[in-house]
Amino acid sequence: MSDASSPATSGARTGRPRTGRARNEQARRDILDAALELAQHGRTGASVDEVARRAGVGKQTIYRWWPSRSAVMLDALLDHAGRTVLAEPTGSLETDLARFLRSTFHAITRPGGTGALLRALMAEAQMDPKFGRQWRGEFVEPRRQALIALIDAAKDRDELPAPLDTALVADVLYGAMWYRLLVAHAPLDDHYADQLAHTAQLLASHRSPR
Amino acid sequence: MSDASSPATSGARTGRPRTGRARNEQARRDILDAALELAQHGRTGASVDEVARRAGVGKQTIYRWWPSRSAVMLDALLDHAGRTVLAEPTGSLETDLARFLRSTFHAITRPGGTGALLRALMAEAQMDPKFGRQWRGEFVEPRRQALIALIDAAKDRDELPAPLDTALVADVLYGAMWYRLLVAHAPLDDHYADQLAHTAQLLASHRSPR
Amino acid sequence: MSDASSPATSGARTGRPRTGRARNEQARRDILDAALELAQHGRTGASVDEVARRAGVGKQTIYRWWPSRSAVMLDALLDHAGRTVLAEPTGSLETDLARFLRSTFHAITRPGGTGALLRALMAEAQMDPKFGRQWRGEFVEPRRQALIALIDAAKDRDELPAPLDTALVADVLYGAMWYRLLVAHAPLDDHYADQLAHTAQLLASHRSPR
Amino acid sequence: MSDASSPATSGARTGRPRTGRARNEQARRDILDAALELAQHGRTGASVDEVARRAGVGKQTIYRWWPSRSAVMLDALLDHAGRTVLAEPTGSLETDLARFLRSTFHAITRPGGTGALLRALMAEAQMDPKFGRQWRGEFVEPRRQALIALIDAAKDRDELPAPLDTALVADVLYGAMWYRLLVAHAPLDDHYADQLAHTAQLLASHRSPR
DNA sequence: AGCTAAGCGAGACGGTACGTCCAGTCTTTGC
DNA sequence: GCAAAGACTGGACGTACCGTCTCGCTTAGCT
Repeated sequence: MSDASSPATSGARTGRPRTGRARNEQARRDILDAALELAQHGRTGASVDEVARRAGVGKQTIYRWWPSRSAVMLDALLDHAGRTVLAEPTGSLETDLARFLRSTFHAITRPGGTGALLRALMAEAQMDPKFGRQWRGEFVEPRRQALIALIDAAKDRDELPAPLDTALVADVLYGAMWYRLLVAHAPLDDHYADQLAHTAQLLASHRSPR
Repeated sequence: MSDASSPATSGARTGRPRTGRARNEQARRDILDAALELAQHGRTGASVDEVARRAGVGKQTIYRWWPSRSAVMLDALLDHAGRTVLAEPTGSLETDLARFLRSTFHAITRPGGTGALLRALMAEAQMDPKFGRQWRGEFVEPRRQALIALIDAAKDRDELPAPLDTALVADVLYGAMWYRLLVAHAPLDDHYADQLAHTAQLLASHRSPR
Repeated sequence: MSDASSPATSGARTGRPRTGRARNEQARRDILDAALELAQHGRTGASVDEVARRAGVGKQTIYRWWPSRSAVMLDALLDHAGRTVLAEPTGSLETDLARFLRSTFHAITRPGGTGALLRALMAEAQMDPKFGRQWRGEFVEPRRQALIALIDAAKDRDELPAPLDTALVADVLYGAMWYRLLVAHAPLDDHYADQLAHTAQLLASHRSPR
Repeated sequence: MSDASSPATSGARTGRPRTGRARNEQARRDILDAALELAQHGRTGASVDEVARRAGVGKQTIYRWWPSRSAVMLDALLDHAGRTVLAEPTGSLETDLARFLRSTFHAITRPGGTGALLRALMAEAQMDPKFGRQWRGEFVEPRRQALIALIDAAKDRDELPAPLDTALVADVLYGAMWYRLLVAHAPLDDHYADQLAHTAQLLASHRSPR
C-alpha cells in the first residue's frame, strides 16, 4: 500500500507536521477510475481535461499528485492490476509458468481488461524518457523480477538439470507476450500461454549457450 | 521498389491518361531524408512543420502524399531499411538465425541506426489504429514472414526432426527483440542474438505441444 | 472593346508577328461568368480554384491573362456592367442625376445585381494596394468622371448660377451611395436617389464655400 | 467603458459565483496594443499569429476572448478611439459640423492615425457577415447616431427653418468621408470638412424633398 | 508536311494564415 | 492550504487559398 516510488501516495514530503486541508481520498479514487475507464475505451481522448471533467476534479488536483498524464495512467493501472505480482511456485516449472501466463493473458484480454492501457503506456514510455524510467521501474521490471523469481524457485528445487540464464527466459516469455499485444496479429490465449510455458521448460532443461 | 501499398508511390489512381504536373521526386526524397534524420535524433520534434521546414517543402506537399506524420516516418524507414527483407538460408538453421538476428540488431543499434525510429513507430501504431494497420501490413508482417520463411526453409531441408509451429518461433524471436528494444533493460547485442538463435534451434529440435 | 488597360484583351505584347495557338475566347467567357456567378452569391468562396473548377479551366489560364484573383473579378464586373458609363444629359441637372442614380442603384440592387461584387472589390482594394490602383483607375474614377461630366454639362448649359466644385458634388453623391452599400443600414432605392439628386441641385444653385 | 456588447469585457455569463482564474488584464492590453500597432503600419500582416507573438501571448488566449481576427482589431480601434463619440453642440450647426468633421478627419489622417485600421475593418466587414454586424453595431452606427444627434440638437434650437431628414445628412457627410478614405483620390483635410459642413448647412436650410 | 510558338487542362509545389486541440502551469474564490 | 474552476503560454495539428511551375497535349502560323 505505501509505496515510496508512487507519487500518488506521497506522505510527508517535508518534516513539517502536515498542516492544511487533508488530501481528498475520494478525488484520488475518482481520478484513477476516470483515467482507467477512458483508457480502457482505447481512447486517445484520455486527455487530462477529459479525465478531470469526468472525475469532477480540477486539473491542478491531478498535477498536484502526479507529474504527468502518463503517471496518472500508470497509477490507475497499478491500482487496478495490483501493485505487486504474486507468482507462487506450486508445482513444476512448466505448470507454474502456464498458470502465470494464462492468468496474465486473461487479465489483459478480458472485457474491461488492461490491454488498451498497457499498450498506451508502453507507447507513452517510448516518447517520454522520464516516464519511460518510471514505467520500467514501477511496472515492467517488478513483473520481470516476479517471473525470474518463479524460475529461480524451480532452480532452487533442483528441478533444472543445467545452469540457466533466467533473464533470457523472462525476456523470451514477456517478449512474446508484448509482441502479440502490440502487434495484435494473433490472440493472447491459453494455447499461446501453454506454448510459451513449454518453450521455457525446454530452455530450462538444456544447457544454455555460454 | 514499386510497392502498391505505399501511398507515396501511388501511380495512376484513375483511368485518366495521367495529366497534371508530375510529382517532384526530389521533394519526396528531401521529405523522407528530413524525417529520417529528425527521427534518428530521437526527437519527438519530428513534427510535420519541422520536417517540412527542414526539407524546404510546404506542409501541404506532405499531406498530399501521406495521410499522417507516422506514415511519412514509416516510408522513411522503409526507404532506408529496404522495403523487403532478405534472409537467405545458407547453412544450418541456428547459423542462419544467428546471422539474421545479428545483422538485424546491428542495423538497429549502430549509430544512426533505426532503433529510435522503430520505437517511435511502434508507439504511434498503438495510438492511431489506422496507422497501426499500415505499420503491421507494411513493416512488421513482412519481416515476420521473412523469418518464418527462413525457418520453413530449414524444414524443407529436412533439418528438423519434428513438426514445428514456425509462427511460435517467429513470435518468440521477434518478441524478445522488441521487448529489449522497447524496455531497454539490456542491450540488443550479438550475445543476445546467439542466445535467441540457440533457443529457436532448441524449439525446432523438439516436438511442439499440440 | 479594345481596352488597353485591361489585361484580358492584351494583344501583341512583343513585336513578333504573333505566332502560336490563339487565345481561347470561350475560356475567357467561362472564367468571367464563373467569377461573376460565384461573386454574386456573396461568396468568399470565389477562390481561384473554385472559379477554375467551375469554368472547366486550368488555374494557369486564369493567371496567364489576369494578374490576380481580384483582377478577374474586376474584369467580370466591367464585362457585366459595361466598361464605360453612359450619362447623357437630357434635361435639368436634378432630373439627369435622379435618372443616373436610379439606374445605378437599380443595377446594384436588382437580383443578380452587382452589389455583392462591388462590395467585395472595394474591400479587396483596401488590402491590395496594387489592385487598389487598378480598381480606382478602371472602375471608380471613370464613373466619377462620368458623373462630373454630367454636372459640367449643366454648367455649360448655364444652368448653374454660380461657380461649383463639381468634384465635391461627385464625392457627396458617390460617397452617399457607397456608404449605404457598404454599411447596409438603409436601402439604395429610388427615394434615396431622388434625395441625393435634390441635394446636388441644392449645392449647385448656391455659391460654394471658398 | 463597460460595454456589454464587447466580447472582450464579458463579465459574469452564468449565475455561478465567478470561480476560476481571473482574466489577465495585461494580456488583453498587450493584445490590443499589438493589434493596433500592426494595423496602423498598414499591414495585412496583422495576422493572429503575429499579434500573439508580438503580445507575448498564446493564440488560444486571443481566440478565447474574440471570435475572429477582425473582432480584435475592432476592439483595438474602440479602445483607442473611444467607445463613444462626443459631439457637443456649441454654436451654429455649420460650425459644430466643421469642428466635428475636422477633428474626425484629423484622427484618421494624422501619423499613427486610424485610417489604415478603418479601411481594413470596413473591408473585413464586407467579407465576414458576422463581423459586419458587429462592425455596424459597435462602430459605424454609434458614430452615425452621434452625428444625427448633433443635427437634431440644432433642430431643437429652432435653428433650422424646415423639416429635415437628418439621416440623409448623416449619410451624405459620412458617405463623403468614407468615399475619400476608401478611394483615396483626394485628401481628408480641413477644406473638405468645411465644404461638407457647408453642404449640410445648405441641406438643413431648405425644405427636404418629401 | 514539318517546325516552332504559344495556349490549355490538370494538378503539384512553396508559403502563409487560419482556427482547434492538448499539456502543463498559474491564479482566483471558496472551504 | 486543499480543492474546483478556468485562464494562460506554447506547440503541433490539419485545412484552405494564393500565385507559380510543369507535365502532356492541342492548335495555330510560318517555312
